[in-house]
Amino acid sequence: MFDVAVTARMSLADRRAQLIDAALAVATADGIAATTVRRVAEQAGVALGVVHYCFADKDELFAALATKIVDDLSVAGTEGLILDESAPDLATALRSAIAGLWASIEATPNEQLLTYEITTYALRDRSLRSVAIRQYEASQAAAEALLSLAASACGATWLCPVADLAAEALAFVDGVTLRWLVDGDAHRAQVRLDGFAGYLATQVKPRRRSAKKKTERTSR
Amino acid sequence: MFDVAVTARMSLADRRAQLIDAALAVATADGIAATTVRRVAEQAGVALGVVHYCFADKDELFAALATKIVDDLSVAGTEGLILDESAPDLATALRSAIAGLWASIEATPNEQLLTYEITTYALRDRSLRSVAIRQYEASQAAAEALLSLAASACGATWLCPVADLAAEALAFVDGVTLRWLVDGDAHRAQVRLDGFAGYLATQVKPRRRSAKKKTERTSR
DNA sequence: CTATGAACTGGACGTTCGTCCAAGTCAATA
DNA sequence: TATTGACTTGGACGAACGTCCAGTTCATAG
Repeated sequence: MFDVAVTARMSLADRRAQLIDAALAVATADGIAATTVRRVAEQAGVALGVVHYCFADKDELFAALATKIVDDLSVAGTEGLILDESAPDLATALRSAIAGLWASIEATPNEQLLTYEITTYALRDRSLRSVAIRQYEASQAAAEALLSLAASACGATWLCPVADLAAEALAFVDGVTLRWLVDGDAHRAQVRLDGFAGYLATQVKPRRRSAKKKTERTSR
Repeated sequence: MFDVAVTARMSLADRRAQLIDAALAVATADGIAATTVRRVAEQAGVALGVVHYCFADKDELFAALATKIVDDLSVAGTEGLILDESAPDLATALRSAIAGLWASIEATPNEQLLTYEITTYALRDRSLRSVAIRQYEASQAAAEALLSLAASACGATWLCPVADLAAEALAFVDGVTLRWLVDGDAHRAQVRLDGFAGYLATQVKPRRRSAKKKTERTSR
């Protein structure tokens, strides 16, 4: 969990990192509202004063926490979105990629909930708005990279800008995840995402450049 | 704003309604975290004790607030989703319906944000989980009703269960709305919703029952 | 008109919050 | 080794919170 020693006396930077990890643990378990300075200190096993020695404000701690979450999300987005290069066609490749994405989502419901909490929290606090924007930009970039890679691996090109498709995919995943958190029906969520992958596969011009005729395959 | 008189001495039921309205006003303006008992009392122009005279707990007030929000949302969903019966085809009808929905969303960003806050709040509080579920059930029912009506008005039938399409539409609208709250780009949100309406229109078997062949139109 | 009880008032209580600080501790430097 | 400064401690502070209650007001039933 911690890549720094939990013993006493550590550098400011290390202590900061530990406190952010502690804040993340508390926020993931019980939500942002329950993430108080005292609980963070308790979780980290340090005195209360240490937190304000490392962070000027609670706001500064929260900003660091939000940044950490966004960074982790960005890493998970670029590492987690694995593309099966040996897939027979684009639809299959997209389906397996989205299935992998969903697996990582389904395994961490509390983290997903925390992400929505951070977003709404940032939207209420003007000084944190940039964090929320960075969150979406990182996800957007990861999604675009995956879609571009998937298409080129199958020798196809997208019919409309990848940015649009990526944004649509992100919105859909966001909505499906939130609903899953409410109703707890993982199977339905999986089916919906799979269906969307099928839809995405229809938004491509396969192989060689042909005439401007529309494509004809629709799934589902 | 208030359909009850703001004068002193009102019945318990009326006072409850007024306090819920006041809580809604505070929560909409400054978020759930800022919605304290004192601010609600101040907003309603009553003494602090009145709130606990009308509600046993703050939890009870919040439960009533959440229920009110869900009910309002349900009403907006069934009244706001107007279908243009004179539309030439299904795609046009769906586009205008979703455009109308978006208009009501764009006009009330704070209310939308509050909806997400209520959802995450309810997900952290087990006793409010049923409220979140009701919220989605109401939206689901409204979306299903619209889709069924739209198809039958155009003499067409959906290729897959309306429940699935409605759920997909809700997830997409949810995701697009949340992203719009972050980046503030209403135009892009509108374009994405319009594109989704086009996609929906491809999920239909037009007019008469034909052979089991797939449909061929794709938009965008 | 009187009495009754629902509606309301103002203030108090204990808790928890974020913030702050004077003093203590220890590793590194001179 | 002596000293300096970064790091830590435990407790204190005021503010805001949810909760509670004894007393007051007032419409209404008898």
